[in-house]
Amino acid sequence: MVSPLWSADSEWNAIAVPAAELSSPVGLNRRPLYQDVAERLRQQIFARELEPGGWIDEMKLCADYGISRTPLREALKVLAVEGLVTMKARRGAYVSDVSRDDVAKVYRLLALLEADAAAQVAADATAEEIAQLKALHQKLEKQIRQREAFFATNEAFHMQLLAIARNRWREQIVADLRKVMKLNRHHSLFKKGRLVESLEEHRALMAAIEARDAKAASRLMHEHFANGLAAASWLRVKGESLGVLSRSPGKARSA
Amino acid sequence: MVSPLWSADSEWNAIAVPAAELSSPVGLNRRPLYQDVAERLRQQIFARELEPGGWIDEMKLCADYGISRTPLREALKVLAVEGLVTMKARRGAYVSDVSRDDVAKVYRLLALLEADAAAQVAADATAEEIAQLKALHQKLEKQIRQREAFFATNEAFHMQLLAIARNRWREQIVADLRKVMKLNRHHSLFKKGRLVESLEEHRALMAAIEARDAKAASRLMHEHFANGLAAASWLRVKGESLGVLSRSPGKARSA
DNA sequence: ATGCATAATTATGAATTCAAAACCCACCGG
DNA sequence: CCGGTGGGTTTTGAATTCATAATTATGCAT
Repeated sequence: MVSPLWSADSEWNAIAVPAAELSSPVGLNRRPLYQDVAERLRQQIFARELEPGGWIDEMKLCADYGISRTPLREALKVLAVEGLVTMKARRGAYVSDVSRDDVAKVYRLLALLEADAAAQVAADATAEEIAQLKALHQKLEKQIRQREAFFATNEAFHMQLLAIARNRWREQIVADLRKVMKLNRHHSLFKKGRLVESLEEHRALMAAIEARDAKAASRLMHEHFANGLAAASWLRVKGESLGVLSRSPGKARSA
Repeated sequence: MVSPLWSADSEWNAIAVPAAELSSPVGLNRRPLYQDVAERLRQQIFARELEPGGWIDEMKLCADYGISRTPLREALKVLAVEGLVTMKARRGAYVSDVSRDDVAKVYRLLALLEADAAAQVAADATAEEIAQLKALHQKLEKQIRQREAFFATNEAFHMQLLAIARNRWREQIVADLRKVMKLNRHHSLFKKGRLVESLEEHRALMAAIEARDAKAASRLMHEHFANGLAAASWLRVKGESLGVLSRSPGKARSA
């Protein structure tokens, strides 16, 4: 994400540029360049086109994007606060590297925050809101075969739940933490069976919410994350450091 | 704050400059200017020298600080991600302002996160770490008369607890949320009696931690925040229940 | 005088330029 | 043979310049 008010991510992924040059619909509606650049950088980082731990070559990226260093550097600073990038004084920016241990810690926070949100939704959401959520869940049920689509809808479900819980700081924090998770390849590499399991957990969660059972919703969400983490532990290496650069967290916004 | 690795806040508040010009010890050790600028901006915002909701005049600040717009604008973008500042496209930066409702929501998150940290500390911290924490608590006991010092030590205690709980994302998030709280003047304006109450709660929390009672530690921290919020409700706007916090699902899990 | 169109001013967004630190590598001395 | 030293290159950090959108002010017509 970027920031609450001026968020409105969108459209980078949608635009298909040859290999360089940022969209310049010219004139109208334009939003600051550094936001587009930040979004594009995120995409490249998640896609591993910029390798974790690797140095980020400003000049090269400027050439690739066809822009000057100013907006690029602004974007890098934004990503640094988000934790996707690490700044080293006088030696530039590096793609953050997230250790396995970090993944566990982030899962813990996600569980905490999302479980709380689930409880709040079960307790306070309107019937309409719950219906919207259910619609997303049902979409998920149908996409069990398509990995990519499943992941996307899964995230949409979680973010929608957060949105309904109405706490923009929590929303922001969770969004940031989820971005950090995407840095770690192991995260999305669950084994085959995990998708089915995950779906079952969603089903149970959805039921608890519909039943207005806040406590159960919270517990089920906690379990959902606990299971996710367990599944992500594809290969349990003990001490493993691997974290060349690891580092920071996210923020919050305001009105 | 800014970012974990290259954090090292410090020293702005300490430097007493006439009215302009940033420190330039020249040459050695320097860290990027925008970080100093970001820190100074935070100070000015917290001190209400820049009023909440107000427009931030880049030119004027550049003149005040004796720098160019580039590092100032970089700093503003950092603060925007942190939530202290809001960017409006093509019309500059504004100091964020935090509604009373926002305060309640942030308290809720702080309660969740810090309660979890407290539980983890009770369960896993070493004797030495707990001793350090206790030292801070005892310092707090002695400072009950000095408001300013009390606030400072109070924050130090909370942050130390977080540090011991060893989850840098949580640390970062809490630090950011606490910064947002500082935007709202009502936060620190508790009434006289609150300090004593707060101290008592700390005492109970400390006891639970020493007793290695994770569940109690979590519960006490939740209550600590619930009470803090209640006290911060200097002026109870109409119906508003704000019982939001009281019924949060008290998670206390450990591993 | 009031309201709208248009010109002048101001501030933002981005590119470019400039200064200085870090890096690289060859060379030199032990 | 190795480590340190010096110069040249690269890259970062920050100031400055340039272009354009937004705001304010001005003038004209009704």
